[in-house]
Amino acid sequence: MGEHRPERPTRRTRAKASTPAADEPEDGTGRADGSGVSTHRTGGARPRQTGGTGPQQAGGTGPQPAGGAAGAHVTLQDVARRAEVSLATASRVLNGTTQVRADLKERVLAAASELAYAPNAHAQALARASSQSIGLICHDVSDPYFAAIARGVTRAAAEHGLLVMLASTFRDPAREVDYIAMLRAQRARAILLVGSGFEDRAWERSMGAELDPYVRAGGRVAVLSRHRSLRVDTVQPENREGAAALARTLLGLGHRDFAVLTGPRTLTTVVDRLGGFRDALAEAGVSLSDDQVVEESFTRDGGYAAATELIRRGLRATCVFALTDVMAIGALSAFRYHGVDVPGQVSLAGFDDIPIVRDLVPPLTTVALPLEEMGERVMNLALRDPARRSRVERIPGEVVLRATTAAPRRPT
Amino acid sequence: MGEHRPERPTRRTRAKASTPAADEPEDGTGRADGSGVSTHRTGGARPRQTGGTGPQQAGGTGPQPAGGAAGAHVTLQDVARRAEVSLATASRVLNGTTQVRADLKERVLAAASELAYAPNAHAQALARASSQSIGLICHDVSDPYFAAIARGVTRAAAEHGLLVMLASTFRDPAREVDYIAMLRAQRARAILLVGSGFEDRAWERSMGAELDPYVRAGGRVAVLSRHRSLRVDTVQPENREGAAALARTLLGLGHRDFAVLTGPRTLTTVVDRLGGFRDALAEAGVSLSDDQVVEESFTRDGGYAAATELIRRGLRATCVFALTDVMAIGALSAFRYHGVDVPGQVSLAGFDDIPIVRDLVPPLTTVALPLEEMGERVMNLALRDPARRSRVERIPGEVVLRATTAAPRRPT
DNA sequence: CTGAAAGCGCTTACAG
DNA sequence: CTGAAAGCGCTTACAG
Repeated sequence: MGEHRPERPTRRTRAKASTPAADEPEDGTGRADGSGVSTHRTGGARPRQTGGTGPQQAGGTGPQPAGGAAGAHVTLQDVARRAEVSLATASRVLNGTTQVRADLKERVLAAASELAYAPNAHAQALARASSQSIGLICHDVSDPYFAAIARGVTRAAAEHGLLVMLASTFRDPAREVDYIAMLRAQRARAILLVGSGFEDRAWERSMGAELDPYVRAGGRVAVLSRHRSLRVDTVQPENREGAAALARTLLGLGHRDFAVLTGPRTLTTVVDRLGGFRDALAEAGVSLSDDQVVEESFTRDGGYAAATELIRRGLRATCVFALTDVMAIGALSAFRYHGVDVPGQVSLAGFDDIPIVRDLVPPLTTVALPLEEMGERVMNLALRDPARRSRVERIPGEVVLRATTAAPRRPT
Repeated sequence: MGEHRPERPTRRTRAKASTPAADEPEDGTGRADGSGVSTHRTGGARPRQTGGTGPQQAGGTGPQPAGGAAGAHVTLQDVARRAEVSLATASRVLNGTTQVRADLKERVLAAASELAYAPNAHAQALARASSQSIGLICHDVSDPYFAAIARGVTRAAAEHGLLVMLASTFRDPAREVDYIAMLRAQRARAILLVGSGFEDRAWERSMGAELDPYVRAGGRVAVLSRHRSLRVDTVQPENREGAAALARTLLGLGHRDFAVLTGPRTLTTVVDRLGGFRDALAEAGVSLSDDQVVEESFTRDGGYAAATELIRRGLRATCVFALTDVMAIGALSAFRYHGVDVPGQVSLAGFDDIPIVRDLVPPLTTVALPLEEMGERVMNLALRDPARRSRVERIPGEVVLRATTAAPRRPT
């Protein structure tokens, strides 16, 4: 310990010239100071320019922290050498694939620990032709809806020893395609597409161009909330039925005049929830006039803006349905800001039942979806035997009446 | 197209025996049905058992979707062959590293597109000795605090073309160590540790055992909200100062009797915020009695439970400080449930300014932190020139007075 | 500008 | 049970 590790030699000569095991630190864990990370570039030590493009060497003449050059990873070869066994044997004990003589096993384990060996996952992925990670693509992790689902996904992934690569598209279709390409390059074991897709031919085609070869090569894809055009394992919340059930409940409360705060109609979820709601109203002979449907972005601010616009147009409805809880949160604040009492003057309902809506004042009426569980399900669906035919798991929504809804003041 | 691709041969013979270029589909994108993903296992086609451990071949005699065997990724070699150039040339045009004759370049590009080639990121990482991903470790993605930070991180990572591998520890120290090991194996370009660390010797040692060799080998680590024991690039919210400023503001409102709702004292953030608050009170000659400090988990439910416990003990304070907004949300609901008016009977303040607190009723007084920006900063810090000495970016918190705080009824 | 070949760090038949 | 060696799919000096 405390020895300089030589500058990483060029690739050609590396294997032969690398530091003999004897120069390695004696113990990767039992360091005297016990303080955790102590390796730190010393103050004034500017890296020496080595010329060319080779790796730089940390210079300096003062007290030198252990390890000098950057990029010098311990390899299996190093471990094998120190344990005085073959590469194959070292690999075997570390993977527990075959029985290995007890003493050799012990030596390998000791060497690995002493050198603080960490296998190179890329090399393993290459040799095994399979990786330990999955990809999760959603619109925005910071949206409580996706955050809850992501929680379920990461939890399920952890149980399988998988790492999740997270991508937020910020609702940009092009970015989604890019991410799929990256995940494909990573040879992710599975790609999870979470959230509404876009109703767009060109986009569907580019998606297919990426996804198609991916599944053909053995990749698994599973989606959540996205049924059109993708014949893959699916977790499908019953948006249409949920919205319809909500409509009937609201009708039952006595409402006849409705307004809807919606997101972009290019999103399948919008189409389904709006359609289900409208159809259920129609069955009761109630129609939804177009100027009572306000379209904004699928965000809290979108909900705020939509509610404000609704007020501007003249709030004729006694009940407002925001297509997502997140929009409903914005709407509730807008109503409050404009002095519109909820549920005194208007009732308000959302969809999703994200955790926070219980803490709103008043607590929000909504259609509850088991978000975290849905996340676990997509993950598990993607990990099923690929030979089995694709499956759609339908998740029913449950109408939860809370305090933002009440009977209308004077039922029409 | 529509041709069977042969079962993937065993590794030994693969290179020579693989399908000649002529058998490849003509175009990866211009598929007739235009429907996106169409590759899908046909209904009744059970995979034939091929015996041994080799890859399975999708059997079936009916109409067969394009692509048969799983695991058959298109390689650079396939592209080179189809373009009738060398491997090296194909690599060069795809990477744009060197000038390549226009016609060859064109052929390579065409071949790559026709075969829907996706480079194997693992092979690239191995050959280049660098990967395209970073690791993000936090306590819980679904917590709005971490969700906001994660948003900043993923956004900044995207700008650098990096993928982020997300891990939630659910506040389990052991899990954190495990994730670092995995990220190290992935040769993540950087590891971001977000959120309070644990005040635990043994844990610090295991962390060091993983992190140490990682940075020694050139890995970058940056942390957010975690100063003890880690001498690495740091984004440090001024918890102590923020809490102190909040205390002074509250004092200025006339409060003299305080209570604090806190998380586990093993978290550094707890120590700092509680300490800063208490010290500022002390400077004003106000002391915080131990039975007015309630410890619970750092969650919404923890806040609810802590507030409830406070009420049970006899709510003597006129002002309650919840160490995080998330706890404050729970506390607010508990107060409401128990008929304690906020701010009429007690004032309540939080810390962090997560987006939702603006929509609470009443809106929460808190110490604002630029969460998303903090996420961007850790990411960028981790990407700096590794030769430069480590840096600590201090993020001041700003006291934001909203409606949960007021002057006490009868100032003592 | 282009190609043959070595090397990245593993795993795993194959042959003792 | 163990080791030598091929192969995974790339990149990149090196030598035309």
